[in-house]
Amino acid sequence: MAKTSIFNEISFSDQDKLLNDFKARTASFNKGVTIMSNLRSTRDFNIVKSGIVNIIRFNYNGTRTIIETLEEDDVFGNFSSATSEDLYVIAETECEIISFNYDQIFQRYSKNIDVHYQFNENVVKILANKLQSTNDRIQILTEKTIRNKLLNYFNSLYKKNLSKNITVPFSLTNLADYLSIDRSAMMRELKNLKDEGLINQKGKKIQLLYYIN
Amino acid sequence: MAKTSIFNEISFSDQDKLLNDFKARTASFNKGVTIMSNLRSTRDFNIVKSGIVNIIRFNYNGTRTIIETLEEDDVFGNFSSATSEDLYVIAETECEIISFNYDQIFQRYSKNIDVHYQFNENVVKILANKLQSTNDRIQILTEKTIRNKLLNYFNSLYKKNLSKNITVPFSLTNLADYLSIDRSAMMRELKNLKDEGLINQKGKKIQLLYYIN
DNA sequence: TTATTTTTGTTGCTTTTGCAACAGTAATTA
DNA sequence: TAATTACTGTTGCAAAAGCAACAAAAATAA
Repeated sequence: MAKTSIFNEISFSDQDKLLNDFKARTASFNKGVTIMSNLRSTRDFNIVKSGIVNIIRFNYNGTRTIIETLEEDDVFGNFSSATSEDLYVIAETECEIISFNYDQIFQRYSKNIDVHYQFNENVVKILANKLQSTNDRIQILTEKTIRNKLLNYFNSLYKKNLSKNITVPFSLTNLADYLSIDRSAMMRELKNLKDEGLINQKGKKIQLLYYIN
Repeated sequence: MAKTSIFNEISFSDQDKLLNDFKARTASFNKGVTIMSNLRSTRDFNIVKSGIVNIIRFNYNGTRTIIETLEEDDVFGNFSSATSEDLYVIAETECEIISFNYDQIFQRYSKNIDVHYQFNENVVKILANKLQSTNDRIQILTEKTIRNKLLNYFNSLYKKNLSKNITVPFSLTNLADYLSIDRSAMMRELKNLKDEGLINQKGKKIQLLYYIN
């Protein structure tokens, strides 16, 4: 199941027709701006048309956790959300967002049936994909030790890039947030892994020295 | 977004036609049997027609984690999966499973267009729903202490049933697995919560004595 | 370029958690 | 009904992880 974008196999002109059919709006946002402050309660389906967008959770203590980073043609909506705390959608760079009512996806007698079918297929594939990556995240989080969380995470990067030279896609501080572990304890464990010859590490660049699968 | 079942708004006779159209197979399994041992690599979309099914991960040390418990009309497939380790699908009770090739969902010129449309809508809603609950699970797992994991989990049950008298839907042993914490440490923390007057607890029955939201 | 802020790397100490082991209770199966 | 298996509840001890604090390096802004 390779990564699918929401407009996969849909021509530009058909995209326009479809979005028109869905009564979609497009809005632009400057870097750093809050696009949405209560993702949980939106009824909209949103598409990142350009730029980079982060989905963020603010914790009790004021620190923030990056839940997800989205780029062109990625989607977000109510389904990205969690029960208790609300999520913020922040423009990481200048960006354009297309939004339309979630129920439009299910409209029956579209003027462009084939295009609508293709769109539906893309939506299903994207949701299935997202589900897989959240499940990967759960797998990592259910590991009991920091060491196993790290190794599991490294493996997931390895499988994604098929290289033992990996680069953590955010700062080590955010990595600790992402893995939900204390940063200093994580650094300690990285040092242990280095000392035991399992990895090389300098900042975000990590080389895996152990045998994988 | 209320819980949707896969056959929502589809009559029994239309269900049959659709499944026939999809070339679906039905199989029965006895209690305890392994239905599937490599969920990750299946190309099938599966529906629990009757009974209860668990999706399980076996950890290095031999312990098992319940990833998900499914009942009638719930679905599972490749999208339920995680990268590194493979998942097992186990019959918790005697059960019937319907399976068909994942790509059938995207077939275009179905004989029952309306039914197929409705089915598609159900699939999207179910995936969106699953995504929400895995995100809830992530929220719980990212809590750092056992206490907060428990309280967060209790809150999610409270929100589901709107009652402060909750019953954990599986054994406490499995609850510990689900929260990915040591069982004895969990019992110790439950005792602390009782001693501090935050909850009453006897087995799976728990009464929340603290103010929520 | 310089100043300021963020990130990395490190350590001592404390708290939390996991592990192991066992007794008692409940639930299943023969 | 008896026997077996699974689950609950508890504890001491060891290991792991969190917290706090600080210096150095890197990145960003002025």
